[in-house]
Amino acid sequence: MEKTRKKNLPAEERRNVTVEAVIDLAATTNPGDITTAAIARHMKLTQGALFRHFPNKEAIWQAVMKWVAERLMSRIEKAAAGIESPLEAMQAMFLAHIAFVSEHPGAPRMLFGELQGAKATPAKRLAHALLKQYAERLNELIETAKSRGELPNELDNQAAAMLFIGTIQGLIMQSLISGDIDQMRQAAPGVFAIYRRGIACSELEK
Amino acid sequence: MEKTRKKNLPAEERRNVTVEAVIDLAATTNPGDITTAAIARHMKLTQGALFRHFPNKEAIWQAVMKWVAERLMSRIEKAAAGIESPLEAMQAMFLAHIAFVSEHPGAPRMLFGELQGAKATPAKRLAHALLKQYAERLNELIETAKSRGELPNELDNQAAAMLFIGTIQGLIMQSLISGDIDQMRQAAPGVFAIYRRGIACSELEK
DNA sequence: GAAAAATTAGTAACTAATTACTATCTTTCC
DNA sequence: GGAAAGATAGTAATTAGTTACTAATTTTTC
Repeated sequence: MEKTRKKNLPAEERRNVTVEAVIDLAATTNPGDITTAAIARHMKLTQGALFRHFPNKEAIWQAVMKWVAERLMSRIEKAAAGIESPLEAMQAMFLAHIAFVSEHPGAPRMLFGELQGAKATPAKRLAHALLKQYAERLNELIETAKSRGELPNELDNQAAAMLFIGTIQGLIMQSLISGDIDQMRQAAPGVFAIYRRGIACSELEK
Repeated sequence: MEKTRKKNLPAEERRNVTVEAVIDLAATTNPGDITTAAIARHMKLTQGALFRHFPNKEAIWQAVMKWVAERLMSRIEKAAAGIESPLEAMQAMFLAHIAFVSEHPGAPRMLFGELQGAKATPAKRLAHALLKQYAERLNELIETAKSRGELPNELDNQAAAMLFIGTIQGLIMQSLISGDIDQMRQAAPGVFAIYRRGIACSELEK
């Protein structure tokens, strides 16, 4: 058995550790205020060493966004896989999304923080791509739901997709603000129930 | 008529101009990246002059939050005033909120930006108070709606209020991300219609 | 002419990035 | 099999550029 505790990690693993350190820090710190020194400190490394693995700070953020996009989408796809009813699949995606965020509170903060910036960084492009992919996936589900009669044909696809994502973002915002992550998990089923009624209910009102 | 164009503004007016300058800048810049130099430049003033009117930067942000809270709440109250039906009042509030934000895109960004920070600044306390007041107002409306039979008694008040605010925040987020503010105004009525059906619809599902 | 307001010219602290150097691991080759 | 040689990872110190904030001086306004 090895007594020697590794100090020097291989480059790829060090990059992974870096990304996780940023996600960790983003859980409690405004992304814009995360310094390279803070990242290094959190992973017990000197600040300069970071730049042996990333050409600049932007590259770190790019890697973080890639991490978030991949993990989130695979998590959501896995949750919806094998569910025949589109509405049920949407519910599974909704809850999986919330679960992912509650496990990684830093993830949505990185996303929002990056997307708010004015200038178009590579990291921002990744975030945009993620949202687009998400919206397209939802559109597919809504369409098949209509064809199966689970949703009324009059329903506005775009509004429904937008509200789906918006509802999640709103829930996340509220939990970030209150600082209570569990609140989000508990509220999620009830909130989705209202959303579902909203898009599925065929009652007419003037 | 006065030919002399004032260069030196009285202190109070200068403070107001400062707040508006920050809101202006926040429309296109991440709040965390707004520097005192940028604020001064935007109002054609030297950077040092700002500190003749505010003891520090935090005081500026506090003033901005106060501005946002007062204007937003008065706008919303005005919109709901004189409407007897609570549901209709909620719709008016919803649309007034969206209209306010589309006129001042910097306002929600300041709010979100401030609320995301970990440490409890005075500005953050103001933002929290605003949200709390908002939620209480909604709770009142939902309660009276129930008593008038406009909403089902089984409805979860807290979930409904949370979703109201969350839906708005989600809409705002989407527009900030896409950069298209008008999109939000156009989508708002349709989105509220879904929300309304969601809370009001009495159709049962398993 | 004097109080209020703004300018000019700083400072100390912090940030991303660079550099010269050291330690540790891996491969090579007789 | 073990020393020499090279590659890999990390350190510590330093750089140029920003940032919030301050103090001395000048300008504006009534």
